[in-house]
Amino acid sequence: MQEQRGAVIYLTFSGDKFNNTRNWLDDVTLLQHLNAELSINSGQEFLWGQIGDAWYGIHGGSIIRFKAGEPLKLESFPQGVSAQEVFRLGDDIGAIFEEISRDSLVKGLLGRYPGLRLMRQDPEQCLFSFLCASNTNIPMIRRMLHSLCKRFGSPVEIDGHRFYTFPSAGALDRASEADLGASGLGYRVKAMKAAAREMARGRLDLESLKKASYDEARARLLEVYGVGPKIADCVLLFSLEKLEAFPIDVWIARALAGHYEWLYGKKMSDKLTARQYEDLSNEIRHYFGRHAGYAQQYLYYHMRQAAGKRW
DNA sequence: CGGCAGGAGCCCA
DNA sequence: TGGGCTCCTGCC
Repeated sequence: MQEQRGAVIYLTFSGDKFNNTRNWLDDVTLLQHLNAELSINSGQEFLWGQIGDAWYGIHGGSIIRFKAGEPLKLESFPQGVSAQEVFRLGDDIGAIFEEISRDSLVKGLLGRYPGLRLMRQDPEQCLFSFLCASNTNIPMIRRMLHSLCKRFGSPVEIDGHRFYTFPSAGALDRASEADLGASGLGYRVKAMKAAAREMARGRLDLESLKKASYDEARARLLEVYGVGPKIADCVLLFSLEKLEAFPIDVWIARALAGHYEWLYGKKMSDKLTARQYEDLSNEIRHYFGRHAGYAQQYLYYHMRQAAGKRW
């Protein structure tokens, strides 16, 4: 079960406000505000934000709310999404941390960012989100996704605020390429349409991939136009219960180059070839074990913090 | 002010 | 293996 110390629970949140690129909260503000020990990893969850004393997230067809001082209480509109599900309260975090404490670096990061956690995302939303994430940055990804929600999602009124659910695959499939492009997707429109079409027509059933092995589920995702190894690993880790997945983006590549050169090889650059990605991925998953994805989150978060990134 | 690099990558020639 | 793709931000 999730660790608790009195009223304190350790969770992960993306670190910014809804529709507001200014006044980003830092970790300290979050700690005070939620009365919980939190760390931000805005690179896994793009659509969480704070208004007043509550945090709101877009989770597929629901808007979810988490209020300060009520760490275990998560409400969803419409109902159906639980704290247990979203915050991964079923993970044996102590055992997982023990497993991934393979070296002093990761062991140190576990103590340094004690609130950092994986969250469980809606699979379709997760895939669409990371299809928007290629060759861009987090504020831009958020802008695209919020725009898609507003154009193709359904409005939900909560606490006097209007939110929009994440669009269904059907809604995105029915949208014209021009309409999708108006959300700032650029060349990504083609991949979004391709994925939406496969899901809407029942040829790609992400839910069923939860029961498949990591290799099987990954192979299926890679068949989708626009999905490469990095996006596949993100979807597997964040939404399909494959905690051994270890997405390697430029930040993780830098972390591996700087701290695991014996794995990484001195000749590699930030940009990995397909072959290098597969080799590295296999080795690092073997190294950290079946919950390697947790180690990945700590390394990613740390690299971003060290670079002074706030989102 | 303009120009350029870079950002949770991937496809294609 | 290299080039291109959209578009915005930060920096010089």
